[in-house]
Amino acid sequence: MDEQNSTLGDVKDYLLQKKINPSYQRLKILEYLMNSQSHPTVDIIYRTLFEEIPTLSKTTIYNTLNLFIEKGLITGLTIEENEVRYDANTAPHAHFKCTMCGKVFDIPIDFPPQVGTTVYGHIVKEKHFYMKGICKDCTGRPA
Amino acid sequence: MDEQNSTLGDVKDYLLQKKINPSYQRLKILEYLMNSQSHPTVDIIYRTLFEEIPTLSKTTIYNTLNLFIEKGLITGLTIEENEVRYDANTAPHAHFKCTMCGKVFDIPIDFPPQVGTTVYGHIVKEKHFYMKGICKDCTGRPA
DNA sequence: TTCTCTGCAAACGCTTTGCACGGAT
DNA sequence: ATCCGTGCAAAGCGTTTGCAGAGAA
Repeated sequence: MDEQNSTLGDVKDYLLQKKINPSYQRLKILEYLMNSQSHPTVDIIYRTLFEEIPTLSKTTIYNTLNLFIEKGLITGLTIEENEVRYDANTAPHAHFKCTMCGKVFDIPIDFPPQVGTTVYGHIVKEKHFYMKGICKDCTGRPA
Repeated sequence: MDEQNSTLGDVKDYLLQKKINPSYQRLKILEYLMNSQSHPTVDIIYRTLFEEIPTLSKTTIYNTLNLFIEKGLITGLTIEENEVRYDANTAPHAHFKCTMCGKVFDIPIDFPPQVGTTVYGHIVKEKHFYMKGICKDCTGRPA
């Protein structure tokens, strides 16, 4: 399970393999995404990396994330209408968002229809499954 | 299958039963939602009803939809990050959005986990499943 | 009169765009 | 010298908020 902690070197190789120029900002953003389980928003990425890169701008984060999505390295999650979250986990899985603490968990379940098949005549290219509720850390906690 | 065409009278009774004052705007908005299969955005609702109610404002539509969501009459769908769509179908079902024509179809499938149960220790309160791809009307059509 | 609904206008917050500076080759 | 990445500032766009006028009871 040590793909959970990629080094900067690993990330650099990965970017090169995907034909993306591995600038410092891109390295740090992808490293953060790959090592965090938190499905961060742009704002969380910004606030975290800003401590280390005080010149970082949100524009660069948007540019970079959109580039990564375009190249298929990450996917954007739309759980709440006004915030996009980003996920570097490429295996099919579902998400669970806790309405109390706001955390988003990966849920390793999958089910038909599979991408590439058809449902009721429609060709499936992407599928997204997410749930909301109270996570196990917040169960029993006062509102 | 004639719940697909509710009359204004039906809609009025429904609002009264839910303890919502049945103003003309509210009646028309709910009637439109209940009779359309298209999961409209605010903009679509606005442009459609504006023809009949030229004084209608988007603010009223937002007010009304948020009231309906609060009272549990409808749900908001977040498929694309920058647009909320609204659905008056309260049975559990999935959605399919065509990336060519933009239409959203109801897909009558459902699967575990059910609302009220737990997954990996988390209590499920809501679940959402949607797919994207090419709908059967657009299959084979040139891009 | 009192309370609620409506709708204009302005504010808001996230994301994108325009553009110029700077670093790398 | 050229190209590409970065990041400031402004624009864009869907949604919410403030508030005043209209309508119902």
